[in-house]
Amino acid sequence: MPRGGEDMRGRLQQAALELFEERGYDGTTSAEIAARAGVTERTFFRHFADKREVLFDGQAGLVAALTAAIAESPSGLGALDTLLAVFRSLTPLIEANRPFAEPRQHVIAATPALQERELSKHAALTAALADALQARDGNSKLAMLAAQIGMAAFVQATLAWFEEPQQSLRDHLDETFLALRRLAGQV
Amino acid sequence: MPRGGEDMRGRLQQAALELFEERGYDGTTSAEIAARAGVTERTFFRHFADKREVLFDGQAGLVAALTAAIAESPSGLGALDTLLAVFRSLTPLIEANRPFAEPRQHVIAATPALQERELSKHAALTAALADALQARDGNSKLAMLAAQIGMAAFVQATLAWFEEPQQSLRDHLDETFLALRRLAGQV
DNA sequence: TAATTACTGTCAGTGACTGACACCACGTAT
DNA sequence: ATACGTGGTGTCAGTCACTGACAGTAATTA
Repeated sequence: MPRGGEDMRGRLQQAALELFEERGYDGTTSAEIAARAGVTERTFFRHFADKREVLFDGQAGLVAALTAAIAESPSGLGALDTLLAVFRSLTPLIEANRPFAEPRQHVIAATPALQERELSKHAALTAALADALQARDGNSKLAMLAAQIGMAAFVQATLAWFEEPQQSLRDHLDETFLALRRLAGQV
Repeated sequence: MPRGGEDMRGRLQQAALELFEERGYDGTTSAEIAARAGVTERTFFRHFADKREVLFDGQAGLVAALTAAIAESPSGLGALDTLLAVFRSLTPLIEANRPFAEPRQHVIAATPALQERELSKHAALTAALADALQARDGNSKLAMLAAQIGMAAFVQATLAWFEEPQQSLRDHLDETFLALRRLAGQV
């Protein structure tokens, strides 16, 4: 059962984010993060596989939600339409998470090591999407290609939304997918 | 001028690849790599920023060749057509490099840390392609999107070529780009 | 009350990576 | 020919990320 120290992971994440904003990622030791959360370094590494991972932990839920949405979506649509619909359905969740996501994004943008990890997480999510698509459509390579393209558009839309929050993430998504269609359609 | 120990970088890369194949990436220390190349660990880190980087060093030339090819390509074509043409023009170079690239790919496939670095390199290449495209076309976001899609197709084609070398890389590229057009065109 | 479970602390150790300094081979200027 | 600058290297000490092993402790359960 959860220990007296409630929500240790959350506390460590919060401590890490604060310190990264104050001193930068490289200027912060894992021991300092642990200390701010009131535990020892060893405990930090019991909760996170490595120092980078402390900023990448909400992903599991997102992956599950997305793949479930794909599995439940009507199978008549094309792969990209399916992805767009699924991404659109997730926008409320993502927009609600903005207060945490925005400072986090700043830290990542300033830290190459964290950018690497983010790419890795995106790749994992892409693979999960491809699996979900393939479970419906069949063709594995086509599913992977669709997932990669869809993720590229999704990420770009999210970045645009970070820069222009006055426009909804949904609108950014629609715009980006439209651009995508024009690009590949012009052939 | 270059030291008596000729082509130190190359020797270190060769030593690293051999050791990674024998004992795996995690089972190999940077000191061991240096020792096999006949130098000390410190020298290793003077040539490569970190242990991972030893397997990612031919990239600079590839990036330069690709961006130059984009700059020289006729501006009448669409972004994706340009990318396909440029990738096609690079196939001889890539196919000639297969003897080194294949074992390297095996090692990467077996090592998450190296996969992360590879994603990072792909992202850098994508950004360079986007810059080159944007220098011709203008629109920055559109160029980035096109570069990402093109890279996704290129990587997928390369992986397919690793698995089925009897078919030329050029053919794999054509196939993958065709699939790409079908995917996005079906909208 | 005893035993189990889930965490946490402590400690020692490995390995990646860095800064500082000395050395040495070579090319160049005088 | 001698003095000098330069670039690549060895040595050493040190920091920090991360791990394995063992002990302690609180809440849960038998």
